[in-house]
Amino acid sequence: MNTTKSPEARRSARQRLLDAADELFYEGSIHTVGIDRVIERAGVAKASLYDTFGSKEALIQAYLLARHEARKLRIADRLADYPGPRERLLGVFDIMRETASAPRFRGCPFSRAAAEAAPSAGIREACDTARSWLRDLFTSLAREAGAAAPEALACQLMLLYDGASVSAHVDDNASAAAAARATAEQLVEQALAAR
Amino acid sequence: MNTTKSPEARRSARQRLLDAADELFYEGSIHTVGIDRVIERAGVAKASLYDTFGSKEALIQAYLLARHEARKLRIADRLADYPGPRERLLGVFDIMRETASAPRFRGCPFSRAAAEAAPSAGIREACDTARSWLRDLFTSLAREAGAAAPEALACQLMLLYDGASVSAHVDDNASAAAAARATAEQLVEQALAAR
DNA sequence: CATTAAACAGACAAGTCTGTCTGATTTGCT
DNA sequence: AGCAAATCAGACAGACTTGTCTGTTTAATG
Repeated sequence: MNTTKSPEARRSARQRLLDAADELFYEGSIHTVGIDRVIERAGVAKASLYDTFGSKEALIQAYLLARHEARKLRIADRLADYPGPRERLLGVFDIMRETASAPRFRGCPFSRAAAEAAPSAGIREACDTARSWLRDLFTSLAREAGAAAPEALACQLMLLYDGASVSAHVDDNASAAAAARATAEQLVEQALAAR
Repeated sequence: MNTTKSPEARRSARQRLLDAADELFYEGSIHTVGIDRVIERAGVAKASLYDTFGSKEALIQAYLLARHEARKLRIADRLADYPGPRERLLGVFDIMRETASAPRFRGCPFSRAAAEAAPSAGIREACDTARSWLRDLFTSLAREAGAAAPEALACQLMLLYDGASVSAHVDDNASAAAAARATAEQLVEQALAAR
């Protein structure tokens, strides 16, 4: 198993491919980034890619699922610092404000992948998984917070979340995430007052 | 000038190309739809495309600007039926609800084009034009309605508009536009109460 | 040391893409 | 009728795409 060995290139071909795919597919797009650029960035032979993943589509799917897992960890980790469900609902927008202000931000990877032409079933599935997870997170936090209609509040927050992603990316509007957070606060307050 | 002549194919090559581009670029995507498919759909020779537009990019730009003009006309026309600025603000969401429930709906063409990898300057410009127009429409209606902070309200409504476009398209969620309208009503009411 | 698995480099096939060009045909107008 | 502009079909260049395949080299393990 993976004991220490070579000084660099300790990461397996699989991991290097995933890292390269993450950078390139997210910075560019799924369709316009070719296999050749991925393997060049990863420093890996083409045969290794096809031995490991089998197809470009499978690599894309693995890239999306890895993004999803990373986001789950990041959000779970950061939300632990917030005292209660109401604060955690807004905390999601704090996190987005940070990621959206990063120089490499290119919008929501799942929306973008799903919006590209004719995404395959596997890609759609990965995007659905990631989006459902966030929606469910909003819903359960809203329920915990005591909202009268948790699903409805979650739907509103999803609208804000997606809208902020779009504006931050397309308009290069750094303040969109902050506006979304402020609006979320307004809506959460109303939803809890109507309790 | 264009007097009546041939029974069909009365539209010029330019118009047939624009129509074909509209269908194909919107249904698919800008990058994945090739010139050959456009000219085949248009029933036009490749040379005619390059004589008329000069490049694929110029055709894309013309397609986006035509979409923008059509949307301007559609919105201006429909909003005329609403009695006042407050109703017109929400009327924009009524219109979106209709377009988003059409079977061919594929999300906002401008966001999608701008979100594709490395859009050229001309494409970015066309998208900026279309998005600024909508934002300005929201802002001036909000001002007319007497909102305390028209720009802030317009920003909130843009978040809802973009969010609903994403969800209606990516999640195939037909109710997203209705939820956006209801939320917009909430926010407009609050913005006018704070006057 | 020997064996097995993983990763390597890179040619190749078969298809796609944009854009150019030639030369024939159709059309509009006077 | 005759002329000029528009449009036609389609070959071609050159670059790109995904995926396969051959054969070599490296790495871990019994």
